[in-house]
Amino acid sequence: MSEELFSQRTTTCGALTKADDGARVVLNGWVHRNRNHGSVHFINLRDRYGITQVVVDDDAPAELAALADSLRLEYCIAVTGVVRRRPDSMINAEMSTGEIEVKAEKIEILSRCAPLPFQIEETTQAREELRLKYRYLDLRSKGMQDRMRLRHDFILSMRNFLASRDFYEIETPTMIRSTPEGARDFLVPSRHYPGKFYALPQSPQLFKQILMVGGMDKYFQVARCYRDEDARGDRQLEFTQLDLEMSFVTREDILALMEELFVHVFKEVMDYDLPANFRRLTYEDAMNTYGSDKPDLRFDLPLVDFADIALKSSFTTFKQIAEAGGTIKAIVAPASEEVAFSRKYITSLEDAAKVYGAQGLAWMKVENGSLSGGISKFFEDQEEQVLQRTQAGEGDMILFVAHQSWRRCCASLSAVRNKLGRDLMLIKPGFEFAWIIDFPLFEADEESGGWTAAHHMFSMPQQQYLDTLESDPASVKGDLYDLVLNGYEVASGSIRIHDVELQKRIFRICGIDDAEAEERFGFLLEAFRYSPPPHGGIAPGIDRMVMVLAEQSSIHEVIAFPKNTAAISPMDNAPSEVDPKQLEELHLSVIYPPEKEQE
RNA sequence: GAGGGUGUAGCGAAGUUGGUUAUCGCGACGGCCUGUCACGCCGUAGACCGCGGGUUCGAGUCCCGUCAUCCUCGCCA
Repeated sequence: MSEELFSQRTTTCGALTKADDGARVVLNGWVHRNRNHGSVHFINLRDRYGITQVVVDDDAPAELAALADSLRLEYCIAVTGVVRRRPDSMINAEMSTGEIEVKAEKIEILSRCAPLPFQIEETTQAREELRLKYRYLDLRSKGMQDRMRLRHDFILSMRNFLASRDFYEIETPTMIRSTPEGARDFLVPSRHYPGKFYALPQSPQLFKQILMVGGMDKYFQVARCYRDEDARGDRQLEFTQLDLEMSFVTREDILALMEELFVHVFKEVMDYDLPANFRRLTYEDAMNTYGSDKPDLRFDLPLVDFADIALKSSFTTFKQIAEAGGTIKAIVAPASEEVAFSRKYITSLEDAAKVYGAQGLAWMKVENGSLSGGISKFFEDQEEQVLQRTQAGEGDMILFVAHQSWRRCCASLSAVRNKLGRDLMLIKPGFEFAWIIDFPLFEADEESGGWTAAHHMFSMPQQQYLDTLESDPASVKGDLYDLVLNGYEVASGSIRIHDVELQKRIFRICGIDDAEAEERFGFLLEAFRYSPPPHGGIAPGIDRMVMVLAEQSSIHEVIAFPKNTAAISPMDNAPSEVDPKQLEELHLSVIYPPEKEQE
């Protein structure tokens, strides 16, 4: 019935301008608003491109007027009519199409709409649960439409840039051998081979390295990755990365390429000028100065070391921790008009610190040029030194965390730093990128007492540590790099190992003997026997980056069909039970946990 | 595995030290309206206050349990 209408479709609701005055058009869209003034109707017709006002004039046939009256919100309709300029007094400067309107000659209802579970507005008010259940309605909102467009533009811009640099986009399989990299694998049972499973990739890591062996010296892929771990606001169990790998490169080549890429993309997509080179911090400096390996550099507020001063003070709590080799750091909260440093506020900062293991948050203030309150009385003899070290000024507050663990001390104060940044309105608008480099290659595994790869087992140790890998794993730094944006880790990469023997050494340090390495990663080791090129790569997280660009705090806002934090998709109700026949074919039977027994 | 927040009409919220009829805005439905554009005006319907139990003369409000959801720790490059 509507083929004729579709075939003569000439425009979209956002495209009309005064230049179209007099044109006969067909507009397809959804009824966004319907204002009935008795014998004149105004219908705001909406599609992906915008909104156009359709008018049913008082001279319209009764039939058309009645039809207009019967339209309900979100009906999908086709309007045939003539574009006309609005009289000057009726121009709506707020609308991109506000200079024109379409005088309707014919309206066809293409489909009706059931009662809406929530209203479709620029920013949907409904709680997320509902938005996800009726995602198709939520996607009609301007906010979601804008974010989907931003995501598209962002990915397209990256693709175009990389294509212009001779990269091939190559797909790698999503059903692979299980080679857990740290996270839990999602498994897919094999029908043909009872007891065997495919795994969904946590990243295309091994395949992209093998592509390098295959001579595909510049590869990228917009890759879906899967990790069966608990979700967070910036973490989903499936997510999308721009996976990238290059042969014959050093770290500098990768960093330079990424800087060029994002300078290009931010200009093209956001019209935002990034610096040609991003700031660099070593992991150790980032931790020591900001307490985090993903610091938000839109504000400064550095941490300072305090253990040496604490040792000389009369504050036994600090002295004991310092003497035992623990870490004591301080941060200065600058005097602010936003927040009074009340007991209550200090407690809220302390709560933020305690989440990351701090036992408490000590404090003192600078009043009339000297230290007062909190633990200041223990530092009477060190006053000058404290002021000098912290650079605290009049009205500022100095906050301290002491902890046996350097990491926990850093992490706790980082939480305080981030809260201060927000509360004291210190965060500058814009985008602050930074590279975090020189990560440790190994970290102690508390469970086994051995070592585990801090990043993954395929990263190259830095040259100067090659002789001391086994004797001193703790101090080995890798050719590893993270890209940080506004406090989020948005990319991570490394130069890879391409030498079988070196790779085996790393495996051994991580507790994987040669036999197990052969069993699990034999195909990689085999590939490395055939003249592998030196190579390295990186993988920017697309969801997180678009989230930051869209000024959102949850990646749900930039994913068309996200799962919730309980790993459920409220729209299609995944995961679901399956037909027993399916299980039978897959040679599976389900053992339910005792308290959740099914019928 | 753990901690915290939230749950009141279709949606978003208010609801005081426990008190009689649970408010408000939007939406829906009906009516009026010739220029609106978040149109306006008049009217109507719509709530097992997440669910279960308890305390009480009386519970949306207090207690216990439970479910859902969000945030976070652990976990996750």
